[in-house]
Amino acid sequence: MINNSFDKAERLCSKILITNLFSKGNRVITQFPFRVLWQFINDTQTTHPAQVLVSVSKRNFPHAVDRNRIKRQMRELYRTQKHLLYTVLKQANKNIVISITFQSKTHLKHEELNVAFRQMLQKIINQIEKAI
RNA sequence: AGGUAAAAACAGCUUGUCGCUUCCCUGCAACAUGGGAAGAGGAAAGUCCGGGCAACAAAGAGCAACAUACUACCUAACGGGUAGGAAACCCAAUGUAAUGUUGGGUUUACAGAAAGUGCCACAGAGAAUAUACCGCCAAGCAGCAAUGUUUGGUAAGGGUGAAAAGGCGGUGUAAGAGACCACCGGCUAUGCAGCAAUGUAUAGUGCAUGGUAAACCUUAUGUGUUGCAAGGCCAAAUAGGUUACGAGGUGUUACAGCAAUGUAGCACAAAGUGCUGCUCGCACUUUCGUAAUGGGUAGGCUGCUAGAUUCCCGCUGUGAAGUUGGAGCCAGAUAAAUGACAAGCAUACUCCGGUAACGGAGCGUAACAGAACCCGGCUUAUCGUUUUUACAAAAUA
RNA sequence: GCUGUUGUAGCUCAGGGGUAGAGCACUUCCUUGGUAAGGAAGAGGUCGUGAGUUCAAUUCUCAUCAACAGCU
Repeated sequence: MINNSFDKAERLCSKILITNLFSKGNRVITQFPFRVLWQFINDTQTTHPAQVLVSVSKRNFPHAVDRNRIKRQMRELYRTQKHLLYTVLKQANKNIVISITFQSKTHLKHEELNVAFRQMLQKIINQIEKAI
């Protein structure tokens, strides 16, 4: 049985972790329309092996309605596919933080997003296995 | 039936799978697990006004500064709204030499230019104590005459300009002129109507007073400053101070004392910081002593959603609005929940058929747009649907 | 969420009611054997957009759009 819930604890909210990720995180993956930045962390107290944040540029989507819709779609994709990432991380006993940025300037259909997200996740898993 | 304007209501629905936030029940070491309920707007937007709430010394005082500006009313308050008045513009009818009058519609940042100061480019003779360029008239001089020239009068005519100092007609005159007269317009006073803005009637006044206050300004009224990132509480590591309470400086006189010093009275206060730009005023510190251990960043809790609240009926009022009674509880997130996907169906749109009603196919939710302390307004954006009111009446049936 | 500033020539900026300028850049000519510098002439402007006040608006007022900055 796959747990598809998406709690508050799985979201990246800590300011310190965010600034640390954007200043020192050097593992970058680009899979259009997504741009991913991630990093290992040493904190072992978290209940989930990964914390994620999603962001959409205000420059590409000036209206809050459009940004909210894209962020909801991205969270939904992560929620339904995160078990692939979790199994790898639990085997290696590592924790990571991830930021996913939406790069396109137009809305995309769900099918395209779904395919692109799966490819992106596979790239992350490959990098993790290589780092281990 | 169809148009325009204004106002009001709505601005997708159903099912399935997987989820998010808050609350309740079960249960627990715990926010586990399971079940249930609720969860996005008319503008949530812009942040343009007003109020609540909070801190700043308890809204400390004056000046300055800023805002508003027909009248009455509504309101917690307002720069908002309602009703009325006035003015401007448009349309129709009617009428004049001209301005007008009546009816309908639209709009208005609509106090004061007769308190003072400033400005009014270019053009034009002259632009605010008016002005004589052309022209008109009179007199003098020159000339045979035409005419020229000098002095004076003149704002009716020409020309310039955004604007030329009431309009038109008559009397009058050398020519002219509100110099005088009728009508119209303006100003002043009084009466009447109205709470008032104002309207209207009568009398007087020849008219002395151009525009600009979204130029300075005057008058009246109002505004303390900062905003929930306000404010309060909990609180690890690290650096080393922090907080509360009490006393208060200098000079001089008197008394006590050998003296140091103590007590009492009188006089005089300095510097810095903060409180609104300035002035005043106030507080604190610049010292000492005593007591206590706390202050504060990441983060968390609170403020935080029961209120100028929502719905219904009745009553009062022309209306904005007010109110008796009854019923109800209705978002509270924080890198920021309220969704994603699939299927189907209203509506809209496109194509085909049809005079039309409508039928079939496609598209697949479709305008503006996402609460962030809370309310009342304003402004701006908006695919459409429905209802009501007002106005106009062409063509078709 | 709250608060403020600025939009003028290709660029950097003046002008704060009377028909828009400066420097650099651009074009042509002169100068030089040639280039630079220098000299002369020229072109280039919805003054962010829309309303209003005024005889007249880049300037004053209101609305709106865009860019930038600060509070955390």
